[in-house]
Amino acid sequence: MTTTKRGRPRSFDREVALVQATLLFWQHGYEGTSVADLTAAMGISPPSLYAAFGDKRALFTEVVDRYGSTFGAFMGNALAEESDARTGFARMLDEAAVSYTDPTHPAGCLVISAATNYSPATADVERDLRTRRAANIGSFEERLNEAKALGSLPAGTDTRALAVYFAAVVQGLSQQARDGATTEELRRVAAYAMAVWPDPSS
Amino acid sequence: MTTTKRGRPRSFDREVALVQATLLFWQHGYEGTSVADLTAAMGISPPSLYAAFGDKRALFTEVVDRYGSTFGAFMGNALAEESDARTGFARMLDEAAVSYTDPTHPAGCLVISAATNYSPATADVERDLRTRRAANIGSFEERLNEAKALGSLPAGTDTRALAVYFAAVVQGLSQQARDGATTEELRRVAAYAMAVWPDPSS
DNA sequence: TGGATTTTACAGCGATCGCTAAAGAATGCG
DNA sequence: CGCATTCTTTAGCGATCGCTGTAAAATCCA
Repeated sequence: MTTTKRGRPRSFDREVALVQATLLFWQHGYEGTSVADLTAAMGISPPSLYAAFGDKRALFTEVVDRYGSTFGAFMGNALAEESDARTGFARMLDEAAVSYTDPTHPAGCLVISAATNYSPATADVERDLRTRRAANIGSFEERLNEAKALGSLPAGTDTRALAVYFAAVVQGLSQQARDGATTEELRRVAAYAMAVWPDPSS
Repeated sequence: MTTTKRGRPRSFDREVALVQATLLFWQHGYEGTSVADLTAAMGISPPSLYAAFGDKRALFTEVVDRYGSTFGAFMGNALAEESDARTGFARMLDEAAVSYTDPTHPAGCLVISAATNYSPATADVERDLRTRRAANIGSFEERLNEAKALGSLPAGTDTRALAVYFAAVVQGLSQQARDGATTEELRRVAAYAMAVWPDPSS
């Protein structure tokens, strides 16, 4: 019943190769990373890449999926694990400031910066990332609506605008990190940004 | 003394061609816009483009310079024309929300979004835009320091962090606009963002 | 051991990239 | 007019793009 692996075994670690690809796409974006760059970093030849991952587009999708469940997981975690919404958003922004400037990997957020200049050839890649960002805003708004229902946000709060605001701040932090801002600078920015949180007694 | 123009006259309007190039670079970014795209939009052949503008890189620089004195001029104007700093920043954010979603031209800010994915080949382009963004933050900080000296900001205000905050919000507005946010949405975000402004009585 | 299976490296496909040599066309000057 | 000057078009340069045909190498099963 147990089926054994037939044929010549793969000569490289698929997971390690995926991490290498992640770092390249993260730093240079989808268009800015060539298949030659990828194969060089992975230490394999093009046919091996195509056999293991499909094509460049499919590899990128796999990279982004993995990114969301690893480097990008702090966002959802902060909102989900903190019972107080305000504390959750504050933690999310502060952790973004720290993560986006972490010197052990490229700066900023891959989902935000990997496909910003949409040419016709990469329109679907951009649409994909845009959809993920929209889903993010949706989860922000959902969390804010929850808080409003519980009374920790004023009844008149414009949760849609507030959700877009937080998304904009996160994107701003990502861009600033890529522009060379320091961790401490961005943490202070994150702290400032939380001053927008509406007074629940109003 | 007056030197007359010799040789065959140019068959296209240089200013009009520059605007066409601006729209392309604005929408698709530096790398995402090919010379073939440019010549097609301008209605000219490659040698004419190179004779009139140098090369793709020089054309882009000219486009960005022109952008700063036209589409992007509202920023400096808002800060310079309003005697009250808070009013100036509020106006800047609100006008950014309107301008970045103006349907008569591509969404967002060209300086922010035209070169985000830095490959080795375009490293100097990115450095150029990064320098311009840094100069922007510097002018923000300068304006805030001025306000602090005049007492319209608390003495303990972290003007550096506040300047980076406003830059981050502007970049967030640009990104959100490119992601399809509406004018009204972004204006509400801009209004929310001003809540960070420190209470001068504290 | 022989055959089926899978991955490997080598080489190169057509298309596009930024850019330019070459020669003809349109002007002002003398 | 004849010449110098400048812009024009045609055509194509070498390099790189994403991707693949081909055949040898390495494994498991019978």
